[in-house]
Amino acid sequence: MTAPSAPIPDRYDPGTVEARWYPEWERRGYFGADPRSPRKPFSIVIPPPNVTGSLHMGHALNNTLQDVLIRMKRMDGFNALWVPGTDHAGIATQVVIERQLAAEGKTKEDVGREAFVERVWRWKEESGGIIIRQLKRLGASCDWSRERFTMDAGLSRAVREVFVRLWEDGLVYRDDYIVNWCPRCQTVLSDLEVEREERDAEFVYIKYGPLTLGTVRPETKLGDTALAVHPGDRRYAAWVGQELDVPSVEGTIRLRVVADEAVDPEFGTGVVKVTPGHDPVDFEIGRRHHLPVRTVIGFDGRMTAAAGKYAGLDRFECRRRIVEDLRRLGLIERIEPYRHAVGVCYRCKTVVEPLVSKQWYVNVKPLAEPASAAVRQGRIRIIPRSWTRTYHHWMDNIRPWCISRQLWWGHRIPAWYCDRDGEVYVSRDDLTTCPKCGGALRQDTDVLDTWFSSALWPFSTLGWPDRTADLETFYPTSVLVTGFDILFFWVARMAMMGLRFMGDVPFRDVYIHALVRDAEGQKMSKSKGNVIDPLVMMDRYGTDAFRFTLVALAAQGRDIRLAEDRIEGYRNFANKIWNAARLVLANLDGYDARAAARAPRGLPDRWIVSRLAATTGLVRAHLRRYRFNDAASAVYQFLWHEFCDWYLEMAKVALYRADDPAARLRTQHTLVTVLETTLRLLHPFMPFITEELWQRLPRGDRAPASIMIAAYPRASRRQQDRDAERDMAVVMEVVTAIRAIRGEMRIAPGVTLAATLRPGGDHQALLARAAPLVEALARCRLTVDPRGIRPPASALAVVGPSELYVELAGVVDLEAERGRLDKELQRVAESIAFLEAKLARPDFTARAPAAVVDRERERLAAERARRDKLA
RNA sequence: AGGCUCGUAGCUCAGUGGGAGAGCGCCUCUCUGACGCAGAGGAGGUCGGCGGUUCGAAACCGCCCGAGCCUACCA
Repeated sequence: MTAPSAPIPDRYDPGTVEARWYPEWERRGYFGADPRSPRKPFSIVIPPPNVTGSLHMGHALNNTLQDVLIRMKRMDGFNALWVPGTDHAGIATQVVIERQLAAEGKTKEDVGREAFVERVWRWKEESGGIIIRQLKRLGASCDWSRERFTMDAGLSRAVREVFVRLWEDGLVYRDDYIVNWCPRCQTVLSDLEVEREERDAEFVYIKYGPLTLGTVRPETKLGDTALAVHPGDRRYAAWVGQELDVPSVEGTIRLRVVADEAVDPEFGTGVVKVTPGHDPVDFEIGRRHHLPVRTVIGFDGRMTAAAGKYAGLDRFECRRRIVEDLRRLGLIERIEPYRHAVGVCYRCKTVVEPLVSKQWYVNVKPLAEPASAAVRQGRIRIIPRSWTRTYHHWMDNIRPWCISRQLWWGHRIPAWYCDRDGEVYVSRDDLTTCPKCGGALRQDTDVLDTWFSSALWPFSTLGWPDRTADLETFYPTSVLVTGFDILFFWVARMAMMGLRFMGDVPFRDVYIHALVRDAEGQKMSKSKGNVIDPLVMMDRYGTDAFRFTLVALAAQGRDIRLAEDRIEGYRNFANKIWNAARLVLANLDGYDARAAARAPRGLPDRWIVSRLAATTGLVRAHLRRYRFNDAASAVYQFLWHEFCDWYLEMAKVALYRADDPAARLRTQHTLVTVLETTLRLLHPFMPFITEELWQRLPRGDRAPASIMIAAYPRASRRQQDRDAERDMAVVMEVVTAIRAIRGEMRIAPGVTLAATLRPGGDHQALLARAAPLVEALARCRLTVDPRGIRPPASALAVVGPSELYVELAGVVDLEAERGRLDKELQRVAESIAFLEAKLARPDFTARAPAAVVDRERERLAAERARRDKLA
């Protein structure tokens, strides 16, 4: 692509630039990685967004951070791979298609399983790629040739392989267990899929024969098979082991009293009714005491035949009826209002019903131990560290993972049942006839939890179970970038599966980023209507500004409150860069890189090169530590407040004066090289504008064709120039002093001031040389004179050992100058008092490090000198 | 109940042991030949409170107050 030669507009227009470059990068294959490359690998797998998803702020932040890392590493010479893909998202996707069917007046049962699944696939092919296009809009430099989907043939094979091996090792099993059942979604939910919600309820105290107990679920009374008390509870010790005849809503029932640690004697009356069929705790108590399970609520949320005259009633309706009936029978002692957390389905918020049913489980305990150890031993680093505690806490208390789901969309469980001999066969290949008796087999109708396939993502996407070159090169991946909300769902399980099946951790670093909230700190949600749409922001301010905002706000361990004016601020930053480049490009006539490199460098040149080297070092150091916000602000600060505010202003002096062609040439050279380097430094954060401007700058013949594949800047020690930084500090201080006088005396910017500088110490040569710079930047005529005396009507400023007099006669009256000097004197006096007091304390001089004491002594001396001059 | 995070300028937030910072907003000035999406200058803070450690604390420790999040089987 040739550099556009059209005149450059004075405002940066992101739209056209972004539309031009992304397809071009993709076309040239810059995103692709080669497993045979000799370069050091650096790999990231994307947290796969749901196929049904549309880009939200969480995605935007997550993928921007990954793109910053991958672009930086790619430029830095690594064999960088970013694997993209999407997740089939079981329930979420199935719901989308069910809604479509509902609109046609059909249910999934009407069309049948096969046709339904086919329809989901069709939908996926047609409209499942929205989020992928949106990621491209964000500039994500993923290797799209490696795009994966969790239900791809390859990944499905990996899922089966893992399932079968875990089965063979006895870690996958079926069990009758109490599960979280959503009566609306008609499926089991894992513990992680159950959310807690505070709800108001009634705490009903019911008489159970001679005992009384409180419950919030009177309807489960019909499923009671025992009463329980704490083993140490003296009040009830006599009853333990006895059988009680308890009058109830349907005659008298007989209940045993058991003693169990799970009962809290302090709560309620200290007596619990035990309903193993409808409560997880009761289920455990039941197992310990061999109590029968009685199921009185069905999968549809209605009372079963076992509920007798209540059969067919909705569970909540039944609750009301039972309370009525109990009251009529005089069995209710009292009712108290009670607020407590109930479990609800994470998708539809229906109250979850604990039910006993046969489900598939993974015994994750043996997998959790190595995964826990990997973090403890530092083979996986979690950043920020504070999350390791949470990780371990969960791992240490991990419970069996229920992996079967009663859905149609997902990886079907590879288990077959023979009705004739009652056997279960788990197999890598589809089975049709029983290997033993030759009878017909039917496959389990359930599918696997979506997170089962996600857990394999880091190696399944690279070709496992085959031993591929990709796996060899890119596993373990370098870093995983994700939000804390899926630390357990996903990160922990990947750690377990990776260690189990690859024998190594799936990633070396886990960077956990914050949640993006609105400006008020509220979680963004559709129902609250406070959602900021990333696509709208990108349209309005440009992708680069949007990305930079996210990065600049991404401080570790803290949620991001996103306010739109912040994005606007970085839009202005993009425009600033654009215009800085325009200035440079407009002044390159006669530029000859080779000749320019030989011209002697002036102070501003040495200074800005030194500052750039320092900035480069900072950005690299911050990125290495995942301090994204610090890295961003380092470039921002340099580019705007050092390069634009100071260097460009100084460059104009050399650029616009015809009397020193060598200086002009040299300045052109510094402008070009510093800007070019800074663009490379900034590219991972703002990929589009940097490419566009970089293409317009003059480059050598051997330069790469794109900034994307140019080298990431390195800080060289040779470029650091302490003398230049120190000298420039003096010049800047003089300029600032004159400007401050102008501002505080309210002298119009257009007035040229007359100033005299009496240099002290070693300032004379420096200031004599820098006088033209000062004159230009501070709009004054400057006389540097070692024997200069302060004119009668003048403002005084002290710069280190030097004195500065700005003549005010005829410009302004001197009243204000007195005030200004008084203020300055007062500040100096306070400073001296502070330092004197500090240095007078023997404990300080004796115990503080010598360097600190010396520094304070120097400060004091400097302040005293300043005071003497001012006085 | 346990765990975690946060409380710094009007707002959003940096700042993990040596005299309080940035961006936005606010005030004054500027139609200076890159940029008004700009430039120059300025006002504004007992760093939530109380103790402690230290020569020295916004930072480290304890308690309290306030905000939020995560985990959890008090029915």
